[in-house]
Amino acid sequence: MEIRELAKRSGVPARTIRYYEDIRLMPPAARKPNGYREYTEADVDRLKLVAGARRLDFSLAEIKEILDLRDRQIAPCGVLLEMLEQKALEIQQRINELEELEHHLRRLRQLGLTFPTDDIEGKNCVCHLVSQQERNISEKQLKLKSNQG
Amino acid sequence: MEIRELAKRSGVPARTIRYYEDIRLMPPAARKPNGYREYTEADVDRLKLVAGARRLDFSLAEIKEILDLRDRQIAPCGVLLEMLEQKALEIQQRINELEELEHHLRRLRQLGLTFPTDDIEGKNCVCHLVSQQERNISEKQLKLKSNQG
DNA sequence: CTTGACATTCCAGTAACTGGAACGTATAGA
DNA sequence: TCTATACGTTCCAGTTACTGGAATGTCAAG
Repeated sequence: MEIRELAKRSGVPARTIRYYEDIRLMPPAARKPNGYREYTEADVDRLKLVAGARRLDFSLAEIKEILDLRDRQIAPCGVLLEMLEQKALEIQQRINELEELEHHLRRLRQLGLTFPTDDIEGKNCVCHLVSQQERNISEKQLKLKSNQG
Repeated sequence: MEIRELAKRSGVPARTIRYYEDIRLMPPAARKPNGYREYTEADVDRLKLVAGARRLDFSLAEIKEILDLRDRQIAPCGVLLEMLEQKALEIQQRINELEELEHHLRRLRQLGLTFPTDDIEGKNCVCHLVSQQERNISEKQLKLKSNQG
């Protein structure tokens, strides 16, 4: 099949499939005489696994790990199970961080509402509140960033 | 003061301060005779606002909006209050998505545990579960991505 | 006079694509 | 036969918010 059909069957844009080939997540596709890429059922299987894992927020690096096992004829199921657990924990952690952030945002807004809104860099406006935030929250933000795909 | 002191007082690495200058978030710094950057209290104020807003997960583009108002002598407090609310809503939305994702991960793992872990691409392993995930979750993932700084 | 800690600039890389240009190919209709 | 269109190909560049590293200059102390 050509790239468009693979795209349709996997839900991955043709564009992205080529990109996956560039970064060796997908093997170099066979070519038809006209130069078009040609795919097999095995490619569909592989790409569906990639797409499924992406939906679960796995990075391409993590997915590559799984595929590398498979490519060496080692069943990746055990590793994948561990990764599912690990990822669930990470997500949970991230949720906690975001909840704190949300509370922080709402607290700041509530407080800010009690100030005038025309104070250009006096100490009496919400801008000043934002400027004066403690740095302890920023460490969490650092972790937060590292969790953002 | 030199860049190191500004860094210390704002909590922003010197490296990043230069980057902020590159992208015009900070104005071009005055220079000492030796070519070193020289900063004032106004720079401290400005950078603290930037750092505070970053901790609240505002993008540099959003922060630029605020600063542009300030630079035109318009008090940005009103706009900032709206942004705080908007951002809180976004974070809430994102939390919901992540919660669904977490449930999904745990469900898949539970189910996967009931399968053998040595099935290399049969239909009887967790890999297959991952591959077969429905696409309805992926639309949420798309939104999710757009929310990731 | 050297060592160390600063400062400067510029280039490149990160993650996972996406946009766009410039061009070749296949097919259907006028 | 021409042409429109919908595919396919490649390559370069941009996104976000930095960070790493190299090459080089400056300053104060021992």
